[in-house]
Amino acid sequence: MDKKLPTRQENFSEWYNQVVLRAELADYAPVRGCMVVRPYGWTIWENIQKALDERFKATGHVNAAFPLLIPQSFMYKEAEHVQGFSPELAVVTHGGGQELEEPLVVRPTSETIIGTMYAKWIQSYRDLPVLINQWANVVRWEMRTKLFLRTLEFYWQEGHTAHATEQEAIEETERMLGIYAEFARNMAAVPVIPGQKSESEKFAGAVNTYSIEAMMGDTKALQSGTSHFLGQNFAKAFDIKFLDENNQLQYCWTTSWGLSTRFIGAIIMTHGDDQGLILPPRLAPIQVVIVPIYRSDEEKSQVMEAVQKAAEQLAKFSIKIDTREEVTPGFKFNDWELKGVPVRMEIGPKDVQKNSVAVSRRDIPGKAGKSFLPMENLDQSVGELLDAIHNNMLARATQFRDSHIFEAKDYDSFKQIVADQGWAVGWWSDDRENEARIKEETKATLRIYANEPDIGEGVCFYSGKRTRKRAYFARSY
RNA sequence: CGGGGUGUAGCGCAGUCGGCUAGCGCGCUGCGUUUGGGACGCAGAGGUCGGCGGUUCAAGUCCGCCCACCCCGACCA
Repeated sequence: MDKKLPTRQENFSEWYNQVVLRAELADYAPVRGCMVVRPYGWTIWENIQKALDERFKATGHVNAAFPLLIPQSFMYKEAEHVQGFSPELAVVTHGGGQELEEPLVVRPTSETIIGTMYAKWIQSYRDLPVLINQWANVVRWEMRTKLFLRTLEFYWQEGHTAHATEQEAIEETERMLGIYAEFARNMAAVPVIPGQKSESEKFAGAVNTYSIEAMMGDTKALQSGTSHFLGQNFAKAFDIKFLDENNQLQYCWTTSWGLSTRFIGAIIMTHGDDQGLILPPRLAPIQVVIVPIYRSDEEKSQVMEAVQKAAEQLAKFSIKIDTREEVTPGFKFNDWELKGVPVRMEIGPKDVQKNSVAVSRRDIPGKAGKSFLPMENLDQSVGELLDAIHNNMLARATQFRDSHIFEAKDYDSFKQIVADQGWAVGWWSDDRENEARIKEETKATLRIYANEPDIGEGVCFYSGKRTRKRAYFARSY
């Protein structure tokens, strides 16, 4: 195998595949389109879970688990839902050696089964709101797959809530979108733009879909988390009703929202460089790797003593001491860079003498990112360094994104932008057929409507009509 | 599902006109020397050549069928 990765410039897609495989985040499974998430990748997911879960709990949500198998008929109860999902369902027709009376689908998402249960559990306005989340795997039979970004099976969380009023449900939808955006920025250093999806891009069965959109290193967009206002569509289809204060029978208002292992793909493609991964410090499985440097046995014992002292000080961080004897320090440097560890700490005889350690930050390669920290208060200085890395990664990704978004004045400039410059934003008269035509002609899709404060009025870049709406368009994953 | 590509050791590949014991690099195991940016030497282990069938004295190599995976398109978190 080649020592070097393909560069992002020459082949971004191949760079991505190689990084995922070589950094041991995931591997191809024996079944087409399925992946094995390896321990290093799964630890990132666990850290994502932890960060999101505490945010969900802090906003009143609780976790539960609903079954993997859903009666096929459930999928048909909501007209749009079945239309959207039926092409990608995996269906179980046999069980225990016998053909089933009714086939079961492997959940592609859980609105239908959770709706069925909510109908059973909700009687009164006193039962509301119901705020349940589940961490689960789902299956969608996709044509074309790519590790983390689109696999037949993936892992996610799906929140499902039921409310007494429309307003409350809309607020919930927006609250969770906000949590995703905050999480993306503050934990993953991934700057995202939250906004509303167009009619043709929304979730099958939703009234409105919102998403957080992130720009990848090749300027393509990635929908990185979604939040749906479902109105009363599922309440009506599944008979989720309650008696209000006036003894009137009413349908609930429901929402659902999800973020998946796809987000790991967002982290990879937002931050990575030609050396490999660059992991955001707050989600990295290993925040600091310590590489001891020595020649003789005497040096080794001195160095290892200092390594232990440093490790004790850094107990509150996730650290790894690379004690491998069979590879050289130089090899280790490259290895941990590929794996994206935010801080590398070298401790050698010179450092022991000076009572300090040498640190290199992954976000700034080479000499520029190297410095020496005294042993005293090492925990504090490393903490500050990790924060500085996070801030730099976020700033850099934001700067990259903002310098690749351009105003589309007319269709010619639009085509130019989405072909090779990045995202286009512009006045948009919101015509479904025009949107389809643009997708056909340029491969760019309407990502979200712009969510700007004072929008005013302008001329649609495509139709020339006057409009109050603005929208982002981009090629996407 | 359409187009393209690839299946030979764990990984990446070579294998000429069908011919003798199927090779190379990386990785792996053991020993020794090394170690502050991808170390080196010596000795080893490791193969139903994707599968099935056919042609032939002889098939990794030729023919047919099948399977799998990857890449590019139509669908999608």
